[in-house]
Amino acid sequence: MSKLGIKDIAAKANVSPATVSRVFSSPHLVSKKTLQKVQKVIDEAGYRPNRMGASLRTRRSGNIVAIIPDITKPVNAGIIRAIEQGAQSQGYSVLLGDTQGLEERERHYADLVGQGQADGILLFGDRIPFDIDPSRPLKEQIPPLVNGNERIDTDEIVQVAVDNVSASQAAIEHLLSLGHRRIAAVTGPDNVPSSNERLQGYTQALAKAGIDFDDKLLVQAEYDVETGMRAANKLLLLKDRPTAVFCFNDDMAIGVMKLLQQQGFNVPADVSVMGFDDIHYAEFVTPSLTTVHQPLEEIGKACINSLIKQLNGQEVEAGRRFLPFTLKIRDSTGPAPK
Amino acid sequence: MSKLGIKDIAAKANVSPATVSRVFSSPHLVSKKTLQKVQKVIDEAGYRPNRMGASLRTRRSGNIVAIIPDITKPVNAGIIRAIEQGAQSQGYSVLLGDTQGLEERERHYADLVGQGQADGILLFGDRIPFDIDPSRPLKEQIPPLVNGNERIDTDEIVQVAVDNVSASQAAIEHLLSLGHRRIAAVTGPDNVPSSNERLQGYTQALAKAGIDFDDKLLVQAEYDVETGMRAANKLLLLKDRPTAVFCFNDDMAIGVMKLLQQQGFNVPADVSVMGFDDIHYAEFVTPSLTTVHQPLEEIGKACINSLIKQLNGQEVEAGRRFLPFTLKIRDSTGPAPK
DNA sequence: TTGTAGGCGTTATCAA
DNA sequence: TTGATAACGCCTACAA
Repeated sequence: MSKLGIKDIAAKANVSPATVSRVFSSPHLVSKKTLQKVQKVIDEAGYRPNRMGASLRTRRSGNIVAIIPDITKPVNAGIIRAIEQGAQSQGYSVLLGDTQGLEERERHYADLVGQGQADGILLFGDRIPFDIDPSRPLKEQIPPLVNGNERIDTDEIVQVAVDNVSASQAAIEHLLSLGHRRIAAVTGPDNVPSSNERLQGYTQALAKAGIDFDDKLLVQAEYDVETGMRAANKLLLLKDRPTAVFCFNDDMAIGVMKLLQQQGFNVPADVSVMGFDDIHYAEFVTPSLTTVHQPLEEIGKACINSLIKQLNGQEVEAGRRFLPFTLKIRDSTGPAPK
Repeated sequence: MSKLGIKDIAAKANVSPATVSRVFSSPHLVSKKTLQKVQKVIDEAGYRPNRMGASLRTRRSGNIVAIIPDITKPVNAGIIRAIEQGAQSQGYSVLLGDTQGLEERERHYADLVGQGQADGILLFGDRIPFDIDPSRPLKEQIPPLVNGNERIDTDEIVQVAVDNVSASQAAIEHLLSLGHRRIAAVTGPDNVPSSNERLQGYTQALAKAGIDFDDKLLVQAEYDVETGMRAANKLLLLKDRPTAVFCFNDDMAIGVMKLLQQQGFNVPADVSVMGFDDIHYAEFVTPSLTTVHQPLEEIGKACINSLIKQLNGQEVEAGRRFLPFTLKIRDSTGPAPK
């Protein structure tokens, strides 16, 4: 492979290295004639500027790091894909930081910015992966960062997500409109802010409908299919069973449906099941899953665009930004049984 | 954030920059006493060596780039996660190159190596993203590279995957053992090598069983749920319908099942359906999907390990390396109807 | 065991 | 419009 440097190209083209550099970074400053001459040499030699050299000098790596708990979750994968597209179209590359939810790994990846290997962070989590001195402004203590799809309790950083409270409320209202009164909720882990927000929407909607809150109808799970099944199991053991189950994500809803069907229940005739996220498979399980659609592509795009703005030195308004959700009414919800 | 450099640290610790450098890269060459002294200054200052400076000097970026058609496909996501783990544990970072199957993007990401932004490539595709002169040895023309889960027609590069021919054959044999004689195949696009290999396994298994090949039973789709549904549609239109359908991936199998159920067919009583991949949801659709399990984690680990070996200058044997598949017999396949 | 010095490849500054 | 020069931050002979 070629080992040509900018000086070699400059020599071949009878210009200075500075001119070759300008051909790439500010061609408008180079005369047409020189431009063509240099370009020709570049093409013939297949010369590509070395990014490390450039980065060292410019103090910009051209990378952003995406810190994400688990790339195999369809929600995360969908967002990441959008991010990658947006980044690429603006000349950035994405470093993948799959953390398995481990704080140690979150910090490892966050540290890449300190090492000059990335210019900014796209975070999908509920904690800031830096040691923070609460007496000082947050912005001074962290690099450019956008938080997506989860909530961190501060208004000093940019956060992009759907309004979980409203979305959850809308979901419950859909079930109420079908005549359901005993509506169970399968929540995520209780230390996850988004789960708590969805829980808030659930209780608010019930209260508004004048339905007493029954904590027996609340089952905690881990946002995955297996624990969704276990949650359904618990609900079936109840003396007074729910007629509808709202799950705080689609994976758990799929698990709930699976277990109900295994036990001979008909969804939705016996029990309605509703999810949250609208992953691709939600439409294709049987029955197809009624759920809350999250605009993953828009979320990803909003995140990357906001981050790149910050990297370009533009001022970006901190605080939460909500993107619109929609209800996808499919076949897993129906009228409450008599 | 303050920008301390190696010289600042050296000054504070009363040593030379070289010694500070050695504290990171070869601490065994530094005396215990000096080590502690320098380490203390490093900790207090929160100093992290700048990777760009180091990379420029060492000519190693510490990055590898994963070129992958679509991260939202569970198979790819599973492999990528394993890759990320393996890379991280060896001190490498992963640049994500989601290409949407576009050759232009494949080349864009492959080019990162030429720009010194990555040291090697993990490729999941069926073509080499470089201009190759066929008269010269391939190895001289490409950077360290491992191809995963797809096939490129050369024995000059390392390739890791399951043996699609055998796996497909085993799948068909399972269906044959259940008494099926009219077995349809839903293939991927005909320019995808892995699909063609699976087709080969299909025809071989049928031939071995003495069953005439009927090209009406072959339907091409696009490896996704939607086209899987369309394929099922076509098969149902056949005068002489198949009793079993083998799909070359799980997404298509899920689509086939969905359509069959929509049309009132019972899976597997009326038609058996089988997939390939064993994505996580395969177990949780209804009925749970019989499929060929691909060891995604092992594939990912084998890929990254092989690449890192190459990057370390170790000789790695080129050619295909097969990892073992297993059959997951679940509820979507059953005895052929009488 | 430690220090000195040079250079990795590029871009920014300034002058021509 | 172009060129000379000096960093950017680090690593690694080589010397001490």
